[in-house]
Amino acid sequence: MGIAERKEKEKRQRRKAILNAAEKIFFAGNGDTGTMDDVAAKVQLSKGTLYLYFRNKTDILYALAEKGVDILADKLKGVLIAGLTGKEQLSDLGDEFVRFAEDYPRHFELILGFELAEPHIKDGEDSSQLMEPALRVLRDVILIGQKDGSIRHDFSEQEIVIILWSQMLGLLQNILWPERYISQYHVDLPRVIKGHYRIVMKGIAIS
Amino acid sequence: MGIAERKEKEKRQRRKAILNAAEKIFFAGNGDTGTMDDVAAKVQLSKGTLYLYFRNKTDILYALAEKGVDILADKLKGVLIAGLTGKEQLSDLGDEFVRFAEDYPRHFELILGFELAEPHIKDGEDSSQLMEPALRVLRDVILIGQKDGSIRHDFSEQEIVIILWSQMLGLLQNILWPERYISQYHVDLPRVIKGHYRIVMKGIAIS
DNA sequence: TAAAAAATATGACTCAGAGTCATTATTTAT
DNA sequence: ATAAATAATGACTCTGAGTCATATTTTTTA
Repeated sequence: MGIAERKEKEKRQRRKAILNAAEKIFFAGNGDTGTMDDVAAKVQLSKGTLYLYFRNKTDILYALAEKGVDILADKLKGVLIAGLTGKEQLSDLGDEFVRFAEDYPRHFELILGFELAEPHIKDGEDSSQLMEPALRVLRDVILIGQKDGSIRHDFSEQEIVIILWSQMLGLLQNILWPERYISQYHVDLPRVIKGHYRIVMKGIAIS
Repeated sequence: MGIAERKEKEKRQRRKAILNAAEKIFFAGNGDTGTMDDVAAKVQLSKGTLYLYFRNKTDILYALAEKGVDILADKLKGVLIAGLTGKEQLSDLGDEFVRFAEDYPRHFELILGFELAEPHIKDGEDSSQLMEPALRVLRDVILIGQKDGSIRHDFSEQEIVIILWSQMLGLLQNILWPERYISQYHVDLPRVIKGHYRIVMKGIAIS
C-alpha cells in the first residue's frame, strides 16, 4: 500500500513549501511584517489550508527558528578541532556564533525572540528546547575544558553553559541593532565583542 | 494668569491618572494582557481621551518603563559607598540590580522588552535613551575602578558599560522566566548568578 | 467504472483590539 | 450672554489572526 507513503511525502512537501513561502514573506521587510494572507498568496494556497499544516502563526515562526538552530548547530560542530584545549575551542565557538548572527540575522532575530519571549505566550511549542542542539555542542566543549584543566570546575558544566549562553545572548543584540548602543556611545562593535571575549575568557580560566 | 498653570497641572494629573490605571491593567495578568479599552474603563475616561494624552499604547508602556528605570537608578545610587574600590562597588550594583529584577518584575520585564525590541517598532520614542539614568551610575563606578586600579583599563569605560550591561540583560531573563533553563537543566538560580559574578569579576580585574 | 466515503482545500466570515474623527460638552474669552 | 477655544466622547474603521460550512479532489468499494 504505497498510497499512505506517497500522501505522507506530499504532506511533508507541502509543509516545506509553506515554510519556504513564510520565510520569504516574514524575512522580507524589517521587523514583524508579513501576514498569513501574504504567506497563503505566496504558496498559492488558501489561508485555511495553512492551518491544516500549522496550528497558528507562531508555529510557523517556530519552525523557521528551529531551522536556524539546526544551521547554527552544524556550523558550531564544524569548527571543533580535536587537539585544542576546551578553552581554545570555546573561543572558536564564540567566533562562529558571532558569524552566524551576522550571516543569518533574521534567523538569529527569530531565535532571540523565542528565547526572550515569556514561555507561556508561545502557545503549544516548548520553546525551552529550541536551542538544545546548539547548547549541546557548547556543553561538550566546556566538559572537555574542565577535564583538560583549561576551564574552571567550581561550577558545573550546566551552570557555565547557561551563564555563557545568557551573556552571549545579551551581547548579540548589539549585533542585530547596533544603533542601540554602539552608535549611541561612539564605540566600535568589534571592540565590544573582543572585550567581552577577553573578560569571559579570563573569567572562566582556573584560579 | 493662573488659568494656564492650573490647566497644565490638571493635564499632568490626568496623565498620571492614566498611567496609574495602565499600570494596574497591564501589570495585572500574565504577559501582554490588557487593552486600551480596559485602561479607559479603569480611569473612567473614553478611549479617545487616552489618545489626547498618549500617542499610542506603546507610548504608555514606555512611560511605565521609564518609571521603572528611575526607581532602579535611585536604588543603584543608594548602594554606592565612597571608600570602596570601584570593583567592590560594581559588585554591590550587581546585587542591587538583581534585587530590582526580583522586586519589580513587571517593570523589569517591560524595560527588557524595550531594550530588546527592534528600535524602529517603538515608533516615536527614542528607546536607546531609556536606560541612560541607570547606566550613568554604572559608568561612574567603572571609571572609579579604572582610576583606583581595581578594574582593567585596556577597554574604555563606555565599552565595559555596554559589555556588562548586555551580559546582565541576558542573564536576568533567567530570573524572569526560570522555567526556561533553570528548571530545565536542574541548576540553582542563585548559583548561576553567583557564577556569573565570579566570572565577570575575575574577568574585569587587571592582568 | 460509478457511486459512496474520506481526505483536502477553500474563502467568506467572526472576533479582538488599536487607533480615528465627527459630534457633543465644557471651559474660557469677549 | 454669546462666541470661540478646548477637552471629551464613543461609534466607527481597519487590520490581521483564526474558524468553519461548503466545495473539490482522491480513494475505496461494489
